[in-house]
Amino acid sequence: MSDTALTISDRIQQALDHLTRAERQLAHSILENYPASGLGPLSALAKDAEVSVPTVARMVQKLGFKGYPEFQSELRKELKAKVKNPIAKHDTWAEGAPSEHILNRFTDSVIDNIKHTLGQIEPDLFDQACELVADTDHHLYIVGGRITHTLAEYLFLHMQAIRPNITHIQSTSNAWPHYLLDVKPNDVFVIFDMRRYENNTLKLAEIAHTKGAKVILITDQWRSPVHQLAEISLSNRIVVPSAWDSAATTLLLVETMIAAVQNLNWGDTKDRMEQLEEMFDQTKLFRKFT
Amino acid sequence: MSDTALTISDRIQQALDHLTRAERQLAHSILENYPASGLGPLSALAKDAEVSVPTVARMVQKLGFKGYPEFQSELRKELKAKVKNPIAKHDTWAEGAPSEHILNRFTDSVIDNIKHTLGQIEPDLFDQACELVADTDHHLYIVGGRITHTLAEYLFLHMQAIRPNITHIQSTSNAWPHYLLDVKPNDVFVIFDMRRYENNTLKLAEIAHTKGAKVILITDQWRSPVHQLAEISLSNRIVVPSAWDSAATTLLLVETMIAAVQNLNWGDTKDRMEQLEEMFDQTKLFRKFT
DNA sequence: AGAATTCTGTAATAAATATATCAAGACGGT
DNA sequence: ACCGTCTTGATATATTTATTACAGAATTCT
Repeated sequence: MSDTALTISDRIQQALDHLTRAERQLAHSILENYPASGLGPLSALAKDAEVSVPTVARMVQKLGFKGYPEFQSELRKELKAKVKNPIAKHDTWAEGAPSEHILNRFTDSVIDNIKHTLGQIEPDLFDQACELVADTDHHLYIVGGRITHTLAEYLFLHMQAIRPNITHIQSTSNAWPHYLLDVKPNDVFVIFDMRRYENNTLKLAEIAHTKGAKVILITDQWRSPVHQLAEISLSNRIVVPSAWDSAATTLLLVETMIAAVQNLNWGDTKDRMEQLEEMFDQTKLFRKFT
Repeated sequence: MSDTALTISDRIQQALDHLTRAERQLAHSILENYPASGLGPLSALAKDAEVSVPTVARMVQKLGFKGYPEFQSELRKELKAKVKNPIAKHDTWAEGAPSEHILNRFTDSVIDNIKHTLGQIEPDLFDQACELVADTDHHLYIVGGRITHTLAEYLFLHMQAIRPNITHIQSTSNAWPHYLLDVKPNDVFVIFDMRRYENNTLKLAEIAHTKGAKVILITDQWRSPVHQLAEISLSNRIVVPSAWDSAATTLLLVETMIAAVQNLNWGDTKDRMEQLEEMFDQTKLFRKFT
């Protein structure tokens, strides 16, 4: 490991640029469950990566091996060496970095946050929240603050593709009262409020609540004051070894909600997405994904 | 995993008593560096253990496998499963919800993404990227696309508190060329480009590159075309059981970068943050955090 | 839009790997 | 010490697995 310095995984990644489409596809498949898949027969690997047999043979040679058997043999050597190291890298995330490296410490914390957050969430409440968000009979308002507006925007962008009748309000903008003019009873508010809870957000929530809207609050473990008038509160652990709080767990939750809502509305969503797809094609904003 | 519960290593050890002398010798050789040696060709294993080829074949059958290939295949399965669970099979994340619940399935994927992403990142490159971002001698541009501008904004908001000389450019805006007028050599660009790679982003990157700026690319596992002119590319796994991709892993990386940059610049940052603090107090935007 | 180059998969060929057969050797029992 | 049974390895065969050659498809460049 130290003598060669370069693991096969490294070599594959370095070569990634000089590989062709099919070869890259194969490379990713190998890295997908490394090193197990590379230790099977060539044909199995080819099938798994959905490329042809010769493609595998060619790439392996491109990487500098004489043939597939030599490649496998090196892989086994690597595996042997890895198992030999007693406490080896298994408890670090970024291999090649010491466990005190910020990458490992930060990731540890986030995983821990995810564990705690998910462990304390009531699945029923989450499902209810998703149903409220999915309900197209009522308008959906998404509200974020100074930092959290990025999360709000993220949710908004996806919801836009899934359902009509949505508005993104940034509570720090002083234009927000205008948005609240048309709020009707049973309209739904998804409100993000993390510590350094914002007065504007609280006021906004109060008005919405007064008008009979239902509030879903996404907050931190200490809970924004908004939670007192929220239908459903989802709290997230956000502490990390940093001067700042982490939104990673919250984003995970938001994304899960997006997936769940999409499933609930699939019938309607499908059409919307196809239309969107078409419009994107016309604007040529994106490259064709190969 | 759940059906047999017994690893091959276990099976060998249990059988140890019922094996003959040569077979036992072979068994120990297999266990010696398990599982690597069992994954090579039968003949190599035989030679390594100093027994004959048929002895290997016979023992493998005695262990209940149909033949050597089946034995190997099981070994690989085991290896695959082993590397998959770095985090102790926390069987479900959201307790009280079945493992098929979207909360659990989605979280599983994200954890997996984190593991892969971190595993493939080169800590040195990450550190270099952080240093570039921390360098206040040059202007820092942060660029996001249709969806990724939310991540870009998140990074921008934090960097704003840490250092001066930064600009957030949204590549979907058609005003972006104006921002590039003043780019100087060695200015730094952090560019987010995830699949459905955007043509605007690529063009922007090209211009920046031409002007001698250094590009740090944050992309997905298939890598945006921008990576060809990027100084440093950080790729993230983004696949989840959803019609959409996940940005959770990417956010984790961004947050880690924020923490790292903050550490690098702590001397200067401290003052900035105190000033910011004061200004927030004056505007009364936030409630006092108790 | 057409030519040249590169990429990719099918099919044939070559190599290797695994299994089966059999005879020699080791061991234990009488 | 001899016979029978069990163990072991050498050899031959069968099977799988890798490599090579080639042609069609895709891509790039002019």
